[in-house]
Amino acid sequence: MKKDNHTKYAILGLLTTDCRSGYAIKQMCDRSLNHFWKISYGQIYPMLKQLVTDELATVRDTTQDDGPDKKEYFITAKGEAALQEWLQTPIDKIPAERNAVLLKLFFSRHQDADATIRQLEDYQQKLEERYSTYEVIEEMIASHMHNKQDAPYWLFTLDYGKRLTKAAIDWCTDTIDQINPGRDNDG
Amino acid sequence: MKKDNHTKYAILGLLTTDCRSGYAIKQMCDRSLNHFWKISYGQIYPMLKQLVTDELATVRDTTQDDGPDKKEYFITAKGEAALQEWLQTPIDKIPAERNAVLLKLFFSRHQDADATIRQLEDYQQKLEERYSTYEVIEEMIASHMHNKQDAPYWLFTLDYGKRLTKAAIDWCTDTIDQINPGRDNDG
DNA sequence: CGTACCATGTAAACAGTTACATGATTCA
DNA sequence: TGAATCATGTAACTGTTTACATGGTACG
Repeated sequence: MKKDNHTKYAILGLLTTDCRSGYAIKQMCDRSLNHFWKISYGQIYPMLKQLVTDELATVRDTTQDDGPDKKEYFITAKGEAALQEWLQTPIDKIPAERNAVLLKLFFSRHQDADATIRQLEDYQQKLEERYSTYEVIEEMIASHMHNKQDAPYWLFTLDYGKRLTKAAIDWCTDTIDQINPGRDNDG
Repeated sequence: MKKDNHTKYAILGLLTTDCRSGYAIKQMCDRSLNHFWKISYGQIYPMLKQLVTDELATVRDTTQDDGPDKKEYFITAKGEAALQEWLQTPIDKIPAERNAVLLKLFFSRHQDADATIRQLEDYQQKLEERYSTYEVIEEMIASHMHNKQDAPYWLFTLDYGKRLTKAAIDWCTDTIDQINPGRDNDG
């Protein structure tokens, strides 16, 4: 019985882009992977060591003229094979999103309709901010295009994020309406 | 700086339904809360003790004629107040869904289009099963209706699940099309 | 007598975040 | 000199899952 540990493969996969150091991987995560897979330094550095131990990557100390020393990691043939095997493996179960807003809504008979609506409006606003972020990232990927092979797949993941966020925004609108149908929009 | 610990309030909230024992709470979770907040026994029993310690609930040993002994928990006035305060608190950040399918898709230039499509088809099928599950739960809530005050809110959360699942299913269809536009549907 | 269900709990492992510590280089 | 950025790393903590352990009752 093997463990999945998707984060391991996330980091391994990022080594196939231009990211070679833990710092560069973290930056790429924050830019492009963040909306479906967050990774912290507390995972990255120990995992890079682990990848070397498992012979899925090699490491090289590098001195830079224009910056501090760093370690550069390179995926090995064994690493490429492991990545491809992981890619082909179907996921065992679809993830259950943990949503605190839904949890609160579930128990919202214990509070005023107004308070519930405030909660949903706050959620909707945050969703709209998220949607905007996705659009920015989308443009970044489309304009950068440094790696034309990766770009279409990266855009698919963005499209997913945008669609589901849009669906959530619409749900907010409709649910607010249902909780308080006679409510005006102005103060 | 207080901790959120939403699971604490999930359990506290469930005490306001007909659930009084750890076992009953677990059952209710699996039936109605599962699609946005899973809770395991490993959390429930220690947390129920904690609630009593925090004076948010009281406990009573009960012997049943038609079953084994059990402990019954009751929310206190302090518990009700804590629940309502938590309900009113806006969430600090919207949760980032961790999606292994998107993670694999992100790196899918490393495999054949066919393998990627298989992955997406598998995901789509699981999503459709999930959608069906939501419909079953929806009917259960609508037919049971033991608590008419809770029912509308519970149905809102189901509606959310259905809408987002539907959006994901549609995305699968469109993405599969884009990866391999000239592909036939028959073998 | 066995199976299913009701019922309570813990220990260990695992995943992930946060806070901290360190230090180099660049630029204003 | 100080701030921003580049760069690496760990320790402690929190949350959650899984596996295990126990035992009662009901029903066929």
